[in-house]
Amino acid sequence: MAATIKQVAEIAGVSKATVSRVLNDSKPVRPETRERVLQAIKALDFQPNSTARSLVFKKSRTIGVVITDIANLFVSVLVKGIEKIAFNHGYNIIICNSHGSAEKEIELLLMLHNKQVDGIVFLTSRLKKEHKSFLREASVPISLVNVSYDESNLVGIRIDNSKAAYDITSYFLKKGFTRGGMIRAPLEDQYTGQERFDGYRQALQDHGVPFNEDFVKTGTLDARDGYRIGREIIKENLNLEALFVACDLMAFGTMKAIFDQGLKIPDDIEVAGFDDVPMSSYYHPSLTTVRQPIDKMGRLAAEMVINLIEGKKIDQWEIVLPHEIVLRDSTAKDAYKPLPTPE
Amino acid sequence: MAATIKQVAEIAGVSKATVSRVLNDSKPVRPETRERVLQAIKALDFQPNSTARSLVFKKSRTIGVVITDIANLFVSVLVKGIEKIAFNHGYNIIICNSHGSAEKEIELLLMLHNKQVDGIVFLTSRLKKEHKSFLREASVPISLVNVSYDESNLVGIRIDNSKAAYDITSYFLKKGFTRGGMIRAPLEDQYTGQERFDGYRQALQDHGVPFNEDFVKTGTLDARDGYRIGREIIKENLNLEALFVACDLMAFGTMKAIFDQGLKIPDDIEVAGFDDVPMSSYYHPSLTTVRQPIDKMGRLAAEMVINLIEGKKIDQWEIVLPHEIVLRDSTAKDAYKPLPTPE
DNA sequence: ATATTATAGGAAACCGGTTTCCCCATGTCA
DNA sequence: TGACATGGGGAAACCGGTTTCCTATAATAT
Repeated sequence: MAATIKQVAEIAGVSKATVSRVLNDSKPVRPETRERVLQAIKALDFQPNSTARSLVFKKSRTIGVVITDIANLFVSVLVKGIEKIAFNHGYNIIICNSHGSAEKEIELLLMLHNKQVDGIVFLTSRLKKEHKSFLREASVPISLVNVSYDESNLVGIRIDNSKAAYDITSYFLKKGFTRGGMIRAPLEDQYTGQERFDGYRQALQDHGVPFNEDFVKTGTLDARDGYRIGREIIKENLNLEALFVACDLMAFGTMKAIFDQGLKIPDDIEVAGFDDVPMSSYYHPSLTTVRQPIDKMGRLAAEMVINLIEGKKIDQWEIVLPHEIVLRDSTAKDAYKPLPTPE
Repeated sequence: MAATIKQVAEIAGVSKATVSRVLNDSKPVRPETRERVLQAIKALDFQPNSTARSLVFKKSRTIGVVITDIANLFVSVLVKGIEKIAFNHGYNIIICNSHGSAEKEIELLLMLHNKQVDGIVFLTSRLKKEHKSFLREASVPISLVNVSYDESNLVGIRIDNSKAAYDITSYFLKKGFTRGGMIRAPLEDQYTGQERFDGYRQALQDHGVPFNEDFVKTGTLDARDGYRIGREIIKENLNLEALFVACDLMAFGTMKAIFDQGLKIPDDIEVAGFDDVPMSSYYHPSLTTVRQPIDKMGRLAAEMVINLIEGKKIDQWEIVLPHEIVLRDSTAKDAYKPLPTPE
């Protein structure tokens, strides 16, 4: 059984208050007394009970993280960034998978809030009424990833998704392609999902290429669904020159389906993804994609929420990080460019 | 500011004790009193402070999870399984990345222990003295994943790694290959790393194929290092017929390097991995590998630790789950077998 | 030498719950 | 009608820390 401060006090022959003072050196303690206390602490291998401290301080040094699915590569890289910063600041993270269900998201947010987390990092792609009312009334700081929503005590971290989608689409259009399709996220995804689609459409329009709704499919952002849609696309004989897939993971599935139908990438069809997960350089062919600074997003999300927890002044409540088009082999029809050796 | 039980008691005109009784119906309360209390609870939107409850109950309903790296696919799938079960039982998980450093592992284990987690799931591939002394003295139940170590209050979840490596190596040997290499985990990996290597060697020996140490390379289980080693292998002109890579993620890097050197898989060299992460079916070519029931391992690890927390009797302290050789295109030199459509 | 000020450290209150202990008001039985 | 069991609910102790408040002693000033 773990030792308590009372036991330490007893064997050191002092009061609990003195032990506490030694632990936190919150008030001066005579060196010889301090020594006795330290001896006692060592003898009992005493560690202060952090639950009791949390109760007094009303701080748990814990950050709640609500994500869609930890097994998704984008998410796990993000969480890694969050954890790194949190740990460096002495915080732990509690992670909860919502599996994309809005009801579960709400449930998790309330649960974390009730569990006395000091702050929350919330990754989502849509905000329903219940989300908004939670965000409005929450008494802890929150970092919202991928969503822009203006509310006090909220910081937003994201990239410009519609511009990013516009850029990658334009890359295809500049090659002269007129039959470029897209696999988009489900319609409920009001933010990233919708924005990327908007960017795609806008690019078509600005380049004077008519929008063809047959060229657009909707998938659930995982490899399995990417595969399903990839097969569909090939079977429908749409003769696409290029395909922009809203997420790398799904793109892998789609490419696999294309290969399984006997076509070649990029020779028969060029493919681009979105995210630049680590795997994208190692797929064969390596995947052209839109790089989000995922690690940085995670770190910033954690840093911001910690700053808010610790009462620091925030001057920027919405952070839009730069994206980057990373050209690789999946769109290199003309010249085969081998992957630059990862350092 | 969140309401307290005292405020509820006041506006309901009862004592704190009565409110507590209503909340937990631990003792009968007159219906009309209960009603008044419930009204007050609703009026104040009162939620009992879980830190205070934890202090009384000496239970935090939290499980600590120490892993190497959440961005590793094997790990994130494992964690997903853990989280699922934990959530179903009303537990939260705190995750901590050790980045494979033994010192950090110890630090994290102690920290979690001190943070009053009710149990720990620990994924590691080696146990140093300090680990063992922690495991011996910890006052909370622990699930050890991937390691077999006999100690009270410890449950082990793993597959038979050496048999699994033996099986996949034998698959190559039965094809008549005599030049089959392996990329193994670092030497510090006493468990999974060493065991998989032992299985490889044993298979060679049992099939009368001499062991060639030039055919064995060591890598850090990530795609980047897999790439580095892949290049090395090709440059060394070892003329390997097959390559068994100790982890799928690393295998992807290795395959990429092989392609970048202008060789073909499986035509020029066959490759097999280990783990069967979801990505393995979607790589091109799909990867032959040893399937570990990762999700199940995570779920069992959580389930076991929860059973222990809740005082249930455990009859099996060491669980060795079955593995399975999954043959796919990366070893299908002879016949091209398209990927069976994922349902 | 006396008055004043620091300093060390103890007692007790507090954080927000749960639970034991006890009392009071009923209801039941003889 | 008196003795006794029963159920409801309040006061207080408790979980394990931190902090305020206060006192006794030592140090400094006059």
